[in-house]
Amino acid sequence: MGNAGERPRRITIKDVARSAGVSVTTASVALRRTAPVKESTRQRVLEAARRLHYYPNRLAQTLVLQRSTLVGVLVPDIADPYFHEIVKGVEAALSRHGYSVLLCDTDRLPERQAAYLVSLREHQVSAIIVAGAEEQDEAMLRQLQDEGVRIVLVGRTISGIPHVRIRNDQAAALAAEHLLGLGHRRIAFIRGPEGNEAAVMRLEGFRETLQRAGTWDERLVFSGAFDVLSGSAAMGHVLALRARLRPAERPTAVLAANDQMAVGALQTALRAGVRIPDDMAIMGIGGIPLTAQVYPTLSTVALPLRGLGEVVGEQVCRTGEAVLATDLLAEACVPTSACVPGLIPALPIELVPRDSTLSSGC
Amino acid sequence: MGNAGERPRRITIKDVARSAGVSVTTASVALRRTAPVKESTRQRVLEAARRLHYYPNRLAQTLVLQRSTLVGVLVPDIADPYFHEIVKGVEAALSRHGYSVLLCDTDRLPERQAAYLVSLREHQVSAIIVAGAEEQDEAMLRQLQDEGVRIVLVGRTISGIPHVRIRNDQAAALAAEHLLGLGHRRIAFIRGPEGNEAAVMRLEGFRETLQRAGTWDERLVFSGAFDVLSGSAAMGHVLALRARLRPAERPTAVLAANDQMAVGALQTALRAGVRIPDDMAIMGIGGIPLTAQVYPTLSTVALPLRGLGEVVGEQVCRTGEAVLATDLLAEACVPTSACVPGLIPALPIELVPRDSTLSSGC
DNA sequence: TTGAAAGCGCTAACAT
DNA sequence: ATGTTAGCGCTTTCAA
Repeated sequence: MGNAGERPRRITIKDVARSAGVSVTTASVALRRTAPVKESTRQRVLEAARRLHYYPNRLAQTLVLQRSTLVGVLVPDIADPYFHEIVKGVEAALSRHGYSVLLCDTDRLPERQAAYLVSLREHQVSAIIVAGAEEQDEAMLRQLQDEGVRIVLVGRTISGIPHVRIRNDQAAALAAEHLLGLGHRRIAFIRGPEGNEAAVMRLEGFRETLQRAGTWDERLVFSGAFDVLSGSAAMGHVLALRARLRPAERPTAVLAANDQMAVGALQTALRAGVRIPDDMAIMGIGGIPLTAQVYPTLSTVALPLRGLGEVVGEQVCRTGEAVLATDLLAEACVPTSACVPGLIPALPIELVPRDSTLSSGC
Repeated sequence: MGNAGERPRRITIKDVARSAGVSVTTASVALRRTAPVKESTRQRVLEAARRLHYYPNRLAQTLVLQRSTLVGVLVPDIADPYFHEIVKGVEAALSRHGYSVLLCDTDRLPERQAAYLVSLREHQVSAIIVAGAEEQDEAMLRQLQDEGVRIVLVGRTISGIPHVRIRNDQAAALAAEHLLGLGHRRIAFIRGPEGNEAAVMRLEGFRETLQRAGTWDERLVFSGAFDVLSGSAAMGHVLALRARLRPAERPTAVLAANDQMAVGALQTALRAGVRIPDDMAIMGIGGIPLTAQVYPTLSTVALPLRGLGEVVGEQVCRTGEAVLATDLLAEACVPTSACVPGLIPALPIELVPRDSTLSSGC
């Protein structure tokens, strides 16, 4: 212990070559199987490498090969289940192909995002995966793209930049149908932030479904910010409205645009003495573990977040050296795969019924 | 749109030099302020760089400078609040110093951990931060260290490898004291996994505190695995035991070794019709948001996880080029800082009283 | 104050 | 089948 400072010199391919009694070229070729080498020499090289604990310097490789195995992943907040599921998917896919993730958690700070974008360029990442956020960074991203950096957007679109996303409208529709099927007619909706694409799409899906069922009432839409607290607050408003309305007009169910808000809503309801699901049903969208950890457990719509991440990761690897798949991906959606048949697999959006919608409605 | 394939050549320092009418050396020096340059030339270079959207190639820099700005962070599961808080802290600290995080989520798979360790070496990371996990990887980590890779353990110790950790025993003691102060005498404990250091330390802290209070009863310790489900199961056993015990011997409170298990315990209790906190108090350790999102909210002990991450991140940056701080850090603990006064700041472990222990005991 | 040259570790023509 | 040479983009002696 305490061999401070003496830091052993890194073993290079030169050492391996010398030790095996061959030239550096032969060593390189033997290691990478990039051209035929006499089997006996190959073994000598391999053995030398093993003996010396040699491992190639990827930086040097990247430099000369002009292709990197680093991929930048930009997220607003890795602590958010929505994003870490995506990141896990991306990472799983990338690591299968020998790529690595340069994690950039912006903490929703525009200045950190800008700094990270620069840093990623400098690190010569082979692509940048940008997840979520409604920052005003369009110009920056487009410029990066023009400069030759491959950008892929997840769950968000900017015209001209490749993206992959989930059919959020479908998810909301599925939730709405579930509640309608249970007999609910007056359904309140807690929406997500104004500028957020997913939030807008989910509201759309909900609205269309209710309109088709002839039970749409704009007054039952409450604003929220995708976090637990805003869900609590919104439920406060729902309850207040309910008290003012005639019994026949009172909402019997609440659909939150994401699980976090549903949890907040649940908490407020319980605190107010409302029995769930007997007095009121609550549903979320997302399918994060949290929905199974509260009591009563929350029904939700499971989104294939990890799958989404994997699809993106695979894409990024596949198009690694080939022509940029910009055009291919440009209008790609998960799970419709309408634009790129066979390329983007249809990912399942599933209903997860649980305690909070157990009653048969009212 | 669709400028597929034409991928613009990256701008190099050569381009900048040519455009500014100077040599590459001068350009480099002007950009990095590493030696005196005539101010007017410097401006010419800077302007050229700006005009060409030049950004230095960090890989090349790392190669020649022999020091990397990449740090590997190895976690069992980034979706676990415990780990993503640490990661966020690490990243915040690193990014302040211009370092970046190479994220390695092993998904608790030993083979992925091994693969990542190799990959990190190849990427010439300036250090590897290993968070958690009780895998049998000691040999591998020690070997890496011998080969000159700086390793720092978080929340875990291997003799001879630098580490930083939280005083988990204190955290558990604090929780126990809170419950004792509320009047509870019969306190059940749901412990973490056998091999886990934090789990062992928390049990220790709990045991010592109860022994000092003269209320220790080994039969009230139940096993768990740090996840919600095992917390649920353990609470099942607690309730079963309670039914068998004489009223005076029945536990009136349950302390779980982490928040996730406390949430599981809460759910089982509620499901069984036990009123919390009236019939029974429940506490967790960790201070993760989840404890505030359930109903009733759970009292817990907030651990300075993010702070811990930041401390580690700072350490890694500071000792970047200097002598390895192996000896310094070797016995460092957060928050005692007993071994390295002034080096490791004392991080606060705080009690967070909430609904689940609101009653004055029994 | 500036530039020419060497080299970080590696790979890929191009000989041999 | 193997070795020689050049060069990826950058920094840094060392001269001028």
